[in-house]
Parts: sequence; C-alpha cells; structure tokens
Amino acid sequence: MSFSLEAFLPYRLTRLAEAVSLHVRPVYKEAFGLNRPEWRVLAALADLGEATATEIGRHSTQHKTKVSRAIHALEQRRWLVRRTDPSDRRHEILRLTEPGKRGFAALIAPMRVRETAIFEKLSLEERRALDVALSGLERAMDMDGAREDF
Amino acid sequence: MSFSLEAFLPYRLTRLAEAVSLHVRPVYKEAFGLNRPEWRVLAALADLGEATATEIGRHSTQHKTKVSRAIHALEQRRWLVRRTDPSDRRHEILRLTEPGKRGFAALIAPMRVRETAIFEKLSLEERRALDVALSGLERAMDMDGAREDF
DNA sequence: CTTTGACAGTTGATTTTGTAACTATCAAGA
DNA sequence: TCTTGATAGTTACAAAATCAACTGTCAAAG
Repeated sequence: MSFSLEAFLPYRLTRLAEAVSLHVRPVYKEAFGLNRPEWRVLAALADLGEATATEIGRHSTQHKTKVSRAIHALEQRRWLVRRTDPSDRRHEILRLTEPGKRGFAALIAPMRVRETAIFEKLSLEERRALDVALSGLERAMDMDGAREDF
Repeated sequence: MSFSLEAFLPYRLTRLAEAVSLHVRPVYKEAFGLNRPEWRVLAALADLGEATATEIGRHSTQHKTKVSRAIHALEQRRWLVRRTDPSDRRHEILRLTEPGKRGFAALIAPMRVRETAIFEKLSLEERRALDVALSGLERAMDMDGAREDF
C-alpha cells in the first residue's frame, strides 16, 4: 500500500532529464539565443547533411510543429537554407549554411564539456552501467529503430 | 568535429523520460483526469501525511507555481483540505481527504504494473545497471539531499 | 481527366509552463 | 513601535508546447 515517488522510474528519469538538460542549456541559450528544438534541429541537420523536415523530426524525436518552427527560426538566422525537391514538390530539402555550420561547430565543444563534467562525477562502474541502462531502456521503449513523430 | 545526438546524454535522457512518462500517463490521465503535477502532489502528500506546499514542492521536485496550481485543482476535487498553521499563518498545512486517499490507492497499483512492464523487458544485468546509473546520476546532479525548488 | 486518400509542412487556437511581481506574514533589530 | 529583509503562497503576464485544422502536392483508381 506504500508508494515511494523517489524510487519510481518515470519520476527519477524525468527529474534527471530536467537537471541534465538545465545543465547544458546555457550553452545554446545564453550564448546563442537558441531554444532546445532549434539546437536539436541544428544537430540533426549537421549530422544528416541534407534532410527534409520530416527526416529531421524523426532523427531528433520531435513533433513536426516544433520542427517547423525551429526551422523557420534557423532560416531567419540564415543558418539554413531550403530548396524544394523538384521530384516531389512537397519536400523541402534543408541544408546548413556556412554560418550555420560554424555556429554548430562553436556549440559542440562547450556542450561536450558540460556533458563530460557529469561523467567525471561518476565512477567507472557507474559510467559503464549508465550506457548499459540507457541502451536497455531504449530497446525496451522501442526507440532503437525509426520513430514516427511524437 | 563530429557530433552524435543519439549518443548525447541530455538527449538520451530527455527522450527516455518522455517515452516512459508517456507510458504511465494514461493511468492518471485517462482514468482520473489528473495531470502530472497533480499526480506528483498527490503522491508526495500521501507519503508525507501532512505537509505545506513548499515541502511538497521539495519532495516532488516541482516549482512552487506548479505545486500551487496542482493543490488548487486537488482541493476543488475535494481530494485534499488545507488549514492555516496557527503558529505561523503563512503556512497552509495540507492533508489528503478520505476520497483523496482512496483515489491515490487506486492509482498506485496500475502505475506499478506499467513500471514493471518496462523492467520486464530488461535483463537482470540491465536492471541492476539502471539502478546504479540513476543513483550515480542523482548524486552527480546533487539530487540526493534536499532540493530547494524546481 | 477527375476523384480520392495520403503525405509534407504550416498556421491558428488552446493549454500548459515558466518568470516575475505581488500580498500577507513573520522575526530581528533600530 | 517601526523598519527591514526574509519566507509562503498566489497571481499576472510571457513563452512554449500541444492539438486540430488547413494548404499544396502527389500517386493511384476509376
């Protein structure tokens, strides 16, 4: 009949995700004025090279409205350009501009620094356990393969 | 120069937290019309017995505005009552009503079922790793001791 | 051709969240 | 007493997320 919130998996995960996200946010927020969807679209597009909004959404696990607005903001900033796919004019093919690539390159180093700062507080065993645990959960939640939107 | 979003800790955690939260949400959402802050306040208050809004916020790691609104909603529902602490009239001491306790009791079983469904998809090693990893991260992010707000 | 259903992406409306200011109360001290 | 600064909690406003509807395009069926 008793229940402990602190031991409850969804609670523990949400709270850790918030703390960790908050810990890295200043890098893209304070220094570049980006929000999280924009940062994620940037990272996804840097990784994919060229991609449509749908592909970016799948690759960064974000709903298409978030992706659409993030793309618009990055376009205003001249960090990406779009062109219509001539073979299917519904698709907008996106690509980072040089300033976009430079912006992204300037972000990843400090992002990694903050991530590493967390890892360094973990023991070697904990670090190993972390990867095992996250990989297992990703499989358990069916996040290995492609994800539609959400 | 390369960067992989899928391997980035904040991204992995946020995405897992969302998936896991989504997996348990129907229990309090569909069946009882509660939202997450309300569910958390309920669980915190059930655990604490009697508490102030501030204590609930600390115990459930939520900002005081979320707590305030959740308390208001649960009060409307007659699941909790408040009385002013006579020794310090700034404090509102909160307590679950009998319907509130019954509601909470009805929630925890199906919540646990959903949590267990996730654990069952993990190997024994992964389950152990999960607890080691989360505990380590909680310590790394200073979430062991008391948390102020948020 | 024209209709139908599906898909890509955008936009507007609603709801939720976060930030900051505010009210009320208290304790400590001038 | 009368400030002063702190704390508990609420509320107003702004920012963000969610949901639903919409536009334009396509391929396939008739």
